[in-house]
Amino acid sequence: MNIEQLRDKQGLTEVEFLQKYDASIYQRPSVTVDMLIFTVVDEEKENYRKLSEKSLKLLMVKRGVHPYIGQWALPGGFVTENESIDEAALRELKTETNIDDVYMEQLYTWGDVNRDPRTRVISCSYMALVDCRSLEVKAGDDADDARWFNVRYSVLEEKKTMLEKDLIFEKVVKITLSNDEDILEAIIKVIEKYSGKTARVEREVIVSNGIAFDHAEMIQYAVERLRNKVEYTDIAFNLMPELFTLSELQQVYEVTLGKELLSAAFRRKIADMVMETNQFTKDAGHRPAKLFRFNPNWRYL
Amino acid sequence: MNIEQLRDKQGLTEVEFLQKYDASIYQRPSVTVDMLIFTVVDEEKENYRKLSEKSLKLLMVKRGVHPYIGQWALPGGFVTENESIDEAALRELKTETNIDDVYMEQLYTWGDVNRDPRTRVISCSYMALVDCRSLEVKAGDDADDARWFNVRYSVLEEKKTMLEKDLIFEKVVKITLSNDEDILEAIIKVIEKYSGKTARVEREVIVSNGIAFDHAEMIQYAVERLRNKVEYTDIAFNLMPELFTLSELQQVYEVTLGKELLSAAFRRKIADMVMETNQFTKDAGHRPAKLFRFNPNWRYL
DNA sequence: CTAATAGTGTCTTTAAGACATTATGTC
DNA sequence: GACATAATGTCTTAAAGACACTATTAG
Repeated sequence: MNIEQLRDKQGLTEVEFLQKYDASIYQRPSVTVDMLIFTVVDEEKENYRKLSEKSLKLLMVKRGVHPYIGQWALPGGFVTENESIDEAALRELKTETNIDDVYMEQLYTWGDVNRDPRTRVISCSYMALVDCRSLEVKAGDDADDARWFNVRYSVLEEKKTMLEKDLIFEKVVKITLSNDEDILEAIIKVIEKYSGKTARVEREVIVSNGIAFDHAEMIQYAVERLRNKVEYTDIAFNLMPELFTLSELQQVYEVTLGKELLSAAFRRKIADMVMETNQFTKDAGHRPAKLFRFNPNWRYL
Repeated sequence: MNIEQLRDKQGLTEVEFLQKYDASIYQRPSVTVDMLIFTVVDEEKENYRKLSEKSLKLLMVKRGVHPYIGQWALPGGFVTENESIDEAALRELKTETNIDDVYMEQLYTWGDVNRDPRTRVISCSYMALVDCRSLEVKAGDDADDARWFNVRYSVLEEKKTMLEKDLIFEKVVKITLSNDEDILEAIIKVIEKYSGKTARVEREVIVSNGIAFDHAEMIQYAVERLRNKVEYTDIAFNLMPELFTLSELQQVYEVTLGKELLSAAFRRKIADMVMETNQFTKDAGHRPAKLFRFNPNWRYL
């Protein structure tokens, strides 16, 4: 029997059913996207011979309206009727950074009932990685009050509790966002509970100083995802310019992973992911370094 | 200045603003959860001396209403006003399987504009892993028309295309869901496009035979996530009963990963994740095997 | 020569793949 | 003894950690 002719208990075909369907009878939440836009920039050099240090930055927007007026939030906005969630995320990315050639991935959807005091809002978070050299000098002089914040992420405490049937891991994480004008700080307890077969992760915000909504949790989640992915994939190259030295690449790995790496091992690890050029850095105050580019032939070998 | 006293451009405090906020002015999508409930069960023994083979099963529900009437869909439902998305997922899990002590994790949120012909519906997919021995004999004799389907997942084709600036990976995957009564089949092309810095994954449904909505894509995504997680974490133990032999555990790894493993290497890999008991299997028609249980002290060492 | 970074060599450790070998039960 | 699975041993390969060493520039 033809699918188009199947009838339901009311005797309707699919076409007839859809014509009668009243979408308004259910209470619907609002759906938004929130963007975690990361970049890595060079800090001032201490000394003309030294390499400049790099730091991980996250874009935040100062709220000019209630709720959380005056606090900082992730850039984002509503998913409108005629766009997919991905399209909404791309649109937000474009309006904030004015670039669209960007690495982006969906992270997690946040749906606690009271996460927004206005009304029920479900938010889908996305991570984007941009090369700072392709950014216009937007955030900083802009009506929007978007600013880049230095991201520091540190684990304050780790605890493992074994009860009779339960196993509980607690991790207290401190996130510090800073720039010349503001310092925001969040302390989040991440609780993994294993009781019986149940495994569940809960987050508890202990301090969220100047960070709006549940965005501190989103940042915590995103930094962990970023670290995981930098370790196992090639996403770090999205933070690099076309040409780079291996030391610069290593610095980007170090600042995203939050730990120092040994250069011999690092070079072995990324050897197949880069192609050498015949260009070198100049005027460095020390031995020039060969410039490399990403090897697009490498993908998860 | 006290946060409670901050006023916006209309001169309202946060409390005043929230009292006036009209949530109904934006068009809102419906939000649903869709559950990918996996289990592993023993198939018939070929021969009294042989071990029974295991197979991976997924729970599907036959649709009795439009749209896609008569086709099979993932169990799921609307996220209601007073529950978080996680709570909605747990509720669906409980109604389908009647157990709540289950491993569950959020997978991905699907938000294409026309993914549901009724109205704009955004769906958050969750994966749950259940031990078949803790399941009631629900699906099978139940008004709901829920059934377990055998899951087969095979990669039909892999292609890598290098254009000037673009790199495209295409993978064609065939998913076959089968049980005594039905065979459902989906063929999905997964396209990863890397152009410039942009990396984007698209899925194209080539065949979706008897599978409703975009659920074939959800299944494809979930199987890949399941495989990844089985390889690197301990989630496979959620598919095991309290006591098990190492061969049974290996079978569960093999059936979820879709490949055979060498037992020596497998035993080394999982050695720290299990604790031996002093019990053995009996009447096996061959050498008895020691029974093990999960070692809760092991977590991502 | 010195400061500073670039880049290589190699020994060790660890994990995984391949495959052979031994062990132990039922029929 | 035959069958089937259980369990271990060991050789090889590959990746990663540790750390010492050499190379090259500006000043």
